[in-house]
Amino acid sequence: MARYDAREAEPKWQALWAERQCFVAPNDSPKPKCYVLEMFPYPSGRIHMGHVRNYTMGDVIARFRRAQGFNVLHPMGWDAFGLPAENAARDKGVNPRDWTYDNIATMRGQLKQMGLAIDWSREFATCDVAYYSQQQKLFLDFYQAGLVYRAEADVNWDPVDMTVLANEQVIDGRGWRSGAPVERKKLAQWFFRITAYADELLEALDHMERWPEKVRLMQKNWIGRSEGLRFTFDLSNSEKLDVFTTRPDTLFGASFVALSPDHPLSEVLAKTDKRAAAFIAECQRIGTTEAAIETAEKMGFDTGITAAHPFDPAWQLPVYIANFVLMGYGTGAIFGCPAHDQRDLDFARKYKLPVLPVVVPEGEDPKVFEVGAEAYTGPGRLANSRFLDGLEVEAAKAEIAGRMEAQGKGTRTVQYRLRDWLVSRQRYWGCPIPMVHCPTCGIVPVPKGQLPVELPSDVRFDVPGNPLDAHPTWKHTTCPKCGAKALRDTDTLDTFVDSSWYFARFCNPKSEAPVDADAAKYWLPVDQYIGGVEHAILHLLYARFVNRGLHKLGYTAVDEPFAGLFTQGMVCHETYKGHNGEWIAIEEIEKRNGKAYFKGSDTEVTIGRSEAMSKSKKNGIAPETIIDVHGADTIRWFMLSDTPPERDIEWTNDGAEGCSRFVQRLWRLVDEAGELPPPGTKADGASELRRATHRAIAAVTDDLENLRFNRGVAQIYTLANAIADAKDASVAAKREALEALVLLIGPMMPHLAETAWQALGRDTLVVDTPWPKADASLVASDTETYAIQVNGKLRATRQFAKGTDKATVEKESLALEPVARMLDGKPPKRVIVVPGRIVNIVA
RNA sequence: GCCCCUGUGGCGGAAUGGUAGACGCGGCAGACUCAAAAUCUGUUGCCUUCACGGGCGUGCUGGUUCGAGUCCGGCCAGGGGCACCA
Repeated sequence: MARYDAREAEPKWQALWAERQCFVAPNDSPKPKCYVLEMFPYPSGRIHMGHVRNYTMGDVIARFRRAQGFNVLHPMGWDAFGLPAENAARDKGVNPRDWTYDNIATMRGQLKQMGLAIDWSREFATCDVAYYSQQQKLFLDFYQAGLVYRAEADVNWDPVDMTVLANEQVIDGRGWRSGAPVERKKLAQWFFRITAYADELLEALDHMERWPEKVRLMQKNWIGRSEGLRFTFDLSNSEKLDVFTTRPDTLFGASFVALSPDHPLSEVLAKTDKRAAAFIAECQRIGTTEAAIETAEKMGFDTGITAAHPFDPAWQLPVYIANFVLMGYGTGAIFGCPAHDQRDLDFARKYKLPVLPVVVPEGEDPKVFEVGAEAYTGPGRLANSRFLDGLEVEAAKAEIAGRMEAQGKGTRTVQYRLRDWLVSRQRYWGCPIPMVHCPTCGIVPVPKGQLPVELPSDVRFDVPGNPLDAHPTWKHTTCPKCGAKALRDTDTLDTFVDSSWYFARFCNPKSEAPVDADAAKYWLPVDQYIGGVEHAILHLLYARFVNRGLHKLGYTAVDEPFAGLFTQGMVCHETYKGHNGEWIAIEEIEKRNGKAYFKGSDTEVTIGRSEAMSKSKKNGIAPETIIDVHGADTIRWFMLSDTPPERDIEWTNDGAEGCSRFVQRLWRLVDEAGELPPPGTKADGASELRRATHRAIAAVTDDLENLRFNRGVAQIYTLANAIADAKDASVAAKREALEALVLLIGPMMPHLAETAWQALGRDTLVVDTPWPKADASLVASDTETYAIQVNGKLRATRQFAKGTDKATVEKESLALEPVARMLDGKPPKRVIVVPGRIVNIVA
């Protein structure tokens, strides 16, 4: 009897799998394909528990599908561009490229220690010239297809990271990475025309059944479709003003018109009106951060201009510039109907504008119905609205929209909240945008033959600003069109561009084209994608959009890149705080009697709630410390046990110890099994052990199919218990049970499985062994246990032979002592017999 | 403010409308040991009873049903997303 030594066994199997190229996926195979992908990591330095959880889940699916006979693609790469490399360069004086590739080498080694079934021959990093030069080609393709454009716009400027950000990357008015309040700047930048696909991206969500409902809903809200009417006001200064509304039915309740401070007309007015200019400046000073919006009052400036009501030219509405009107949505101008919109009501009360209700709830008298502090937004009938009077809201919308369209005053339109994706970044460590600015020709794409536009390696980080722009020579080039002196675009692409098509590149990472269309046609869509829910909008929306572009360009054959998505929960741990509220690292404390103290002292430390492991909270456990002591199988088993995969899991020492003990227990089960018949011996009969074996096979298969890893784990414990308890089972049944057990743990604890398989006398590999099949006749039992209830309360249980007729079940149930006692001699009012399940006697 | 999700033992969590608490962690008792670790056996929702047994239990509250953790209505608590989007 020997302990199972994971440290000895694990590297051995890993080397053998690699040597036999077990996980190298051919691009042609008679088997059905299965593409399993986990969101690729940013090479920050070392892997963390979140990676371990993510990659363990993906690995289980990949190995399970492989055992089921699929040609499985399970690749790995590196999302390797990004700001941390530049920060390291600035803080430590290293080269971003060296820093990144060093990290990749470290993390690759750590991932290999986990024993992942990955096709390493397809590995790449997005900072490889070979990758980003292909991305530059794609950028030019998208440009040609009209999916990329340059425009001057109000953009989000992160003053700490010194770059602009996309809307999706501004969280609560702050930069997603730096946390600094973003500022607004007017800059010419590159955009991806994601809005061109707004309707498609929205519509497709309804059919993405293997995506979490939550993620689909978040994307739906982010895209934000609303139907309404766009129409034009004639202004007293003989200008025209377009507005958008979703409530055209309330037009006769209008009492003002409002422009965004950023509206072109506001800017025109500011030129001649000092007070208007001052008001606009004031709005801009307050800014658009969350805090500012929370507290900012509705403010307006009466321009003195008036707008003629579309259905009554004599009815003139005052035109204000108002701080709550956003330039980025609709037309940047609205009409205000205070009675039925809260913001309009707040504004009207402040500036003493009329509040005329035009929608009256059922049962209210239109003559007396009034709106107080709250706008009425519910259903009702129109009043005070001329030709709309008496109509319900939806009918009124249709009527007024129809009249406007017939008279050429307006059109029904659909507005989206989604904005185009700003992809320019004023940073160094990213994919250079392959564009040239020529004084005479304007913007000229770099011809594909001149790609790649390579990043220089001699850049300085000790001066603020864009390092590429500051480089002495890099940006100076000649115009590809006229040959005159010209400047390169010194911005790089948002790193989310890099991760928006890597899944397609994995299909053939050596391809001369960005995406090998044949390979992509074979592999895509990804059958199972796994990653954190924090990417619900950003990465997952961008990738869906880019894939639609790829499809349009003929690179891919599918609309949606990820057929199945699974969002796993985070890995959490208790937190500890000292007296000053500072975070205390796990290594600095020790626990005694449920309390925490500084190591070797009596100074108590406050135990805080469990939170996602993070550097800042100092509550992270380094995976390698667990792997070094217990082995990869233990940490993998922990990640799969107990907690459902979509929920946050709490890392505990006791739990890890328990997993390690189970590894040993499984090993002993095999090692101390005693004499077994030779491999291939068939078991027969229907012993308890055989039933337990086949029930486990059926249950674990079902659980893995549905990504219920925690339940699969529980089934495996149950089978292990059954084997341990089956002292007098036949040796053939024992062999069958042990072999099933080993194959079932194969995807989860692959190293232990191989070792145990060998110990059972097998000379093949578990990774080459088909998934076991459950014998249906053994899964079902030949007796049925009925729960016998009286008035819905359990009083007894009783076994009946399978298929016993209802009358017999009823008769014998009534005769049971506890039932008879409850009935107390009286006949039952009613007896319900559910075959195979339950008898309920109503007394 | 709007939208969504989640509430089950000491803990993580099981449970096609049909025996609530599978499985694991932890606890308790015992075996082995000079002792400890490891391992093994038993036990472990709460109340009541010497015992047999009985009662109560899935956030609260009402309903549907022979039967509700599960379905429906109304609350409460925690978490998440969006947020001046016209």
